Amino acid sequence: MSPANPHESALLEDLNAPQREAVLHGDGPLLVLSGAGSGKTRVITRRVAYLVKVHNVYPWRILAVTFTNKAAREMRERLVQLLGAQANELVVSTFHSAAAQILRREAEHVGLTRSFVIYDDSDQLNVVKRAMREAGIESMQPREILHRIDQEKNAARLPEHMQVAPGDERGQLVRKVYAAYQERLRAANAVDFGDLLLLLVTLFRTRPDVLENYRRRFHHVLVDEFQDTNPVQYALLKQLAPPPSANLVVVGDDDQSIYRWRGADVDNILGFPRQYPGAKVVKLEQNYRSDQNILDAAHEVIRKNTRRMEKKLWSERQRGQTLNLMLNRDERAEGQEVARQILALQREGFIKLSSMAVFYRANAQSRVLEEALRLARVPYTLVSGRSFYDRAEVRDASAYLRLMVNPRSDADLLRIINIPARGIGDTTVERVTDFANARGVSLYEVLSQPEQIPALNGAAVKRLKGFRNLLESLTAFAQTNEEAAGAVDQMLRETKLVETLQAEGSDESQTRAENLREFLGAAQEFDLNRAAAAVAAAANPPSDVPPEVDAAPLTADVPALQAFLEQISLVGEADAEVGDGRVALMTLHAAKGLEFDAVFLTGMEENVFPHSRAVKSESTFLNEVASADGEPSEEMAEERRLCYVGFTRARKRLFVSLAQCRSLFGELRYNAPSRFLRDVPPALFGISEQEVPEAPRPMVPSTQRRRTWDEDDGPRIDRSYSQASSDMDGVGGDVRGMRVRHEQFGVGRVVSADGNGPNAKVTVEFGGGVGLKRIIARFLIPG
DNA sequence: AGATATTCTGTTTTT
DNA sequence: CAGAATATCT
Repeated sequence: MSPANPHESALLEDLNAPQREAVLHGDGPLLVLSGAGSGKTRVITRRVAYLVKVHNVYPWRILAVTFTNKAAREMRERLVQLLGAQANELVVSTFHSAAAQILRREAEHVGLTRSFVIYDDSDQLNVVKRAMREAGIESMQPREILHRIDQEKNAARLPEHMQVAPGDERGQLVRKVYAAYQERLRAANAVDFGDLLLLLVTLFRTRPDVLENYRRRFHHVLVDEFQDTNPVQYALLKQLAPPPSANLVVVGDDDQSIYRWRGADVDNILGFPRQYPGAKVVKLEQNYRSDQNILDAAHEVIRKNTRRMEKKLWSERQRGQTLNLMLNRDERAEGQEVARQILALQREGFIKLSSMAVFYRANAQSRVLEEALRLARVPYTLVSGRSFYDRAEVRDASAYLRLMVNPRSDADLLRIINIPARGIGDTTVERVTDFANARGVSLYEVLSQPEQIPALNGAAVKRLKGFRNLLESLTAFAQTNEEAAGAVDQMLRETKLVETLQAEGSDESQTRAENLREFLGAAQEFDLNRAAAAVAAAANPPSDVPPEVDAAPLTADVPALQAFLEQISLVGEADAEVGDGRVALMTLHAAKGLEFDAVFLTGMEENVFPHSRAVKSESTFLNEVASADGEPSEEMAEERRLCYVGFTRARKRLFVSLAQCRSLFGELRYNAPSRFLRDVPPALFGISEQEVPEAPRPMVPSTQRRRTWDEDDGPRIDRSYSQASSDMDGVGGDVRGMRVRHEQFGVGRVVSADGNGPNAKVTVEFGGGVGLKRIIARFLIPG
């Protein structure tokens, strides 16, 4: 390769040999196996820049997909740095966004219109429930059915492709609901997340001519975090970049596959060389991120997984400080201690708040941490993705907007038919839906002539007409207005959503009204960004486009309101100003792909992390498979990978924290230290073998055992966390038949008890004509 | 109809 | 414990 091009050396100079090899790779498939912190995103972005600047590949020929919005955003930013304005012509997005954009262009081919809306999880659940009700199915949980429908979609199977054994009645039910569910979505001109991919794959399969248009355009496809692709996504990739020889570059790390529950299949990356024979394989094994102690700890955790691609991560970095183990009394103490350590690190002066992060397994854990940080005046940002758009009032507003674009969306209509309250109650709604179902038309359509609906009184008909008029007016407005903010503003005016909330007068309703104003603000900001992007695109039109290729931006010609709604559905809120002098708080899943000087990994307890579900699956797995060599269940293996991801985010300092007891789901739980802690040699924490925390043993009278996660051997009295003296401390043993006293009801006998601890609900048979009462345990006195 | 109280339930991760 | 579903009251 001659250094004829001045860009070449600049793009390559700070890369190591394998990184360079990946960037320089010519045509054909390439698999980059890259360990944590080995610079994989750098390789992808450099390669894109190299293709454009050195090989003169037109940017509009490049499609780069990632898994999460954050990753896509970051990749785009880096590419803007490398390529400047040219970066705008690239398609850099998540699988779902890219699929949504293509699907919108081709909507007519799949029985949708261009204004289709995207249903999220709770919309999906509502549709499942309605489909079940109509089919008269009550024997299964809607959640379970939805879960199985999602799995089918992840596996690229439509209802007719489902494989159900003849005797599998539940499977039959799922298929039946799935089919009805799909029909409802199509009738509502709506898709769910899974459809975005599945419908596109189906379209490409049935219409090779349509697929051909995209193949002609995208000559280079690059995929980050390939270990997290599920079968539909892989199918889509194979269509766009068919084996054996397409220019498909996939980058990933099997040890960081953490989306199995969403259908991700590690075999995609493990088997890539078989799917694309002749693919070049490059391994990135030098870690540039973490000090050796951190790397060692991470390695000790991950090496227990059996099915891995062998990689030897090494580093030239120093050993660094030891890891810190923080043992706390409970989750509140944990929060305080984290806050204290953060402030201490900041005071030392080497680490800024913006390069510190606190991780946890589940979102619910963030509240206590937030409280502690707030109290200690540590500025923080909650990196939660989409909490804003999940608020009830914002969802209501979005539902109205979606109806403005697509009035057939029954799920949205049902959501807001009586918001704000307009006297359309459950009975009326039921009659309207029954009528619409019988006719097989949308609710909106039925509302044009509500007098035809049987059993409705005059008042109800009138209110329905008023509601329909409101929707008509809004829909008409949406057709003439070209800005998202204009539509939001008009909608808020006509629906009086804000006014109604303000009139309520409570603090909470004020906050909600405020959120709606913020929603308007988000729309205004969206319009501004969009205008700026349009100017930039006009200044840099795709160049040298052959006549048979459509190189327009995928989002061209999408009306503003629709684009805004799509952003809400798929992207959520833009990242809050992370890094702006604030500590970042996030789940372990959200942490993937990021790095920080100091990381606090909290809740390192069995049943918290690893999550109780995985612990449970482990025991059933061991029972069923009787795997004597202790091979971990897939679920547990994934928790382990998650832990690996968490550890390897840290550059210099890794604080691992646990609590001896923690309120979980309203009960005090004593969890053993996480098994992942035991995998880390104590020396890495700078402690001796004896100092490794043991399973806590709360003081328990007599022979009672500690209550663990899933054992339930009947109610017991437990005096172990006794604070007050004479009150019954709570249920922890067999209390049936026990004599108790209540201030008001007098003396009685315990019939049964629910739960344990001081808040258990105890059913007591009182004397003196009082009879059975349900009492909270702490209001009872023994004897 | 609608507001409010009560019971029940299911507790992860995200596009 | 919190959100959903359900019961009860106005």
